[in-house]
Amino acid sequence: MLSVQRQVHDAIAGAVRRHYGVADVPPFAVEVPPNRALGDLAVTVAFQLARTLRKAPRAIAQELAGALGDLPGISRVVAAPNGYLNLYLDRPSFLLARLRGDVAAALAPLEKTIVEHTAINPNKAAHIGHLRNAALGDTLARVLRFSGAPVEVQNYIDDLGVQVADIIVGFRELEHQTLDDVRRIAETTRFDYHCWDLYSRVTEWYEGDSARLTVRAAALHDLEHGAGDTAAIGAFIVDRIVRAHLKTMARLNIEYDLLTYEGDILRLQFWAHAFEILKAQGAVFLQTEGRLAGCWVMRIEEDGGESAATDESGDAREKVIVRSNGVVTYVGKDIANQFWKLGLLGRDFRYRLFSRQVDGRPLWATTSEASDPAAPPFGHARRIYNVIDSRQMYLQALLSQALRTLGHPQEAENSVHFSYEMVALSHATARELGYRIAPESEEARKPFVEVSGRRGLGVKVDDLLDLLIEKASSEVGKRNPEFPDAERRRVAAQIAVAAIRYFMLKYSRSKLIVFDIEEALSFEGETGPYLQYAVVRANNILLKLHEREGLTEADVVGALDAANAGEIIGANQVDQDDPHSLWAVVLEASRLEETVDQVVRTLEFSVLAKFAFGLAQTFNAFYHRYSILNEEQVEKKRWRAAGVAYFRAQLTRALDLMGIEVPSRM
RNA sequence: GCGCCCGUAGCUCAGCUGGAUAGAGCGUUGGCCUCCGAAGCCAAAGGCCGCAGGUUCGAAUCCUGCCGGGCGCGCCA
Repeated sequence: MLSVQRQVHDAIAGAVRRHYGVADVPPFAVEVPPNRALGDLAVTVAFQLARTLRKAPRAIAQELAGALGDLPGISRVVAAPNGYLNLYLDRPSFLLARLRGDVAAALAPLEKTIVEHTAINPNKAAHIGHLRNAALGDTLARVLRFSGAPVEVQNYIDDLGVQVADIIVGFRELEHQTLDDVRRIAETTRFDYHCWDLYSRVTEWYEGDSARLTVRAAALHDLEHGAGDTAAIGAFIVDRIVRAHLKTMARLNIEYDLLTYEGDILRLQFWAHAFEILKAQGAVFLQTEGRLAGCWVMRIEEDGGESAATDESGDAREKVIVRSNGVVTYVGKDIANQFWKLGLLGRDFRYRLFSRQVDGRPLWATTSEASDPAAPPFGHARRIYNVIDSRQMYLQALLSQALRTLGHPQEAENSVHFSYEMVALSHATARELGYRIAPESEEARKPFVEVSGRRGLGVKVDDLLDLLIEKASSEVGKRNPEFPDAERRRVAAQIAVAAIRYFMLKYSRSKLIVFDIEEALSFEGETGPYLQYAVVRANNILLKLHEREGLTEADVVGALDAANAGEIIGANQVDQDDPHSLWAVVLEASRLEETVDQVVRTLEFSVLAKFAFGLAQTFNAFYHRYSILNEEQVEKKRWRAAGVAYFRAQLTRALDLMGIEVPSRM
């Protein structure tokens, strides 16, 4: 069964063709009116036709209202004086169809989709900047799965990068420690936190004498060549930190399918292979003159691909892919990775089982050793999303450009840079973290303080979660003194996750988030816990209905009688268009599916967040006006209970898309 | 200099492919727990939607220019 909107649209388009003999009906919207008094759906077709028909919208609307006849699922059509067509749904059958599962969402074609997110440098603990990335990426994967796509979630691990080299330098040069020492530290400390502090000390150490950067270069070289202690220490650190990141993310209900290691891209000659392809197609060339002489470079095109971009001096801009010393840059390695994801490289990784995640889902990792024969197929995606902040726009554009140059325009089109703005700190929060800013400095005049892993300035994800859990735990304890400790902790953790994940999703992705602890710690108003609370209330009602009267949800639905549907129609109310009525809750709840469609189309999760919040608000208002358990008239009570059941189901699904669980009680 | 993003209520933000009186949270003020849980509900106050043009029957929304702020433009990643 198609959505009501679709049916209405097609029926009206048909009526326009018949009544006016218009072959091409102009596009028109079936939208939601601004308030209940204007019906359940509104159609703008009369405005679109006004010009071609040379008639007032009002007259057209009136003629159409008369010509439409019976529409499926619609009980009444009204032509508004201003030209809108306002439609009233057949409310009882609308709710019944949904409760009985007769309305199936139209699924998108099954395109294998890869979402890459998180990709934190494995040399320190995760901070809130990383959290925004992971929360967006995980929600993207959930939303795509909801709409029917098979999704593979990848987490890219830059195990051979400068940041890893830096932390190795920290252990060796600053702490004079060996691999065994590092192992011991990992066993006896909070290792990711230890590295967090050490990393900022290394940064200071470099700043103390720029000659020390040669130490970094040497470490990086050894790391890339798998040489000696450096490589061994690096591998150990990376493994420990990656596991710490995974543990942190698991607390937030974020899981992955595959860890892609940069080291394997090198060892398995992915880059060498991609390089051959790039050279053969002329996508890269050896620069022989100027400051980039000796480098293999890629010309940077304007977004249309027509004219070449130029720099300040008017020269064509070129991006170095292979340095004059023969070492490939990050961009080169990433091009190879993207080719592989799309099945264009002609090579594959080998795979090992890395761990089992909380719900038993296996986590695989790439390897250069023998492959586990049990590994499922990875890669070969039709569509890929790279969740990376907007600062990397240029590099992402280069990847698309490379695909186009190599004759893969479709793949370029299907490679999406899921871009979002960064997370910064409010001055108050930076101060709370012990960061001092000189009063008259340039930094003090800025509206925010930039997070910097390099300087050790940022809110660690685990610290934030711990704070939230502590606060939630005390709130839960106040309201539920009978809870055993374990239950209180479990619920507090669910509330903390809801608070932080909702906070990360409620802003549109083009908005820079100025993170403020005080604000993030709130459980009231537009927050995750508010949403959970609404569902918990609905759960309690249905639970009590079962306890007191032995009625299950199926019993309630089964006993609904359309002949006695006055409650949902609104016939019993003084104001039939009460914006806080049962019907308002049901209609709003039914908009989840179209909201998800919109989210997939726009990749904007604030839409989903606002929808869920608005739905919870509508329910709360209804809840305060109408009693359910204490309603004496049995038909009213049944319809209300049925509406509550539908609301609960829909908001629970919406929360699940945001990675938020519903506590038993809170 | 070039590119991208932001500018809507005191603060933080929604406003979908243009459409009906511009919305929410926080904060402020005032109400509501013998009744399904007050992490809640109701009400009030608060807005030349940065500015100026343009397109349109209709612009917070689309186009152009300007102003203010942020980010990016490396043989770093």
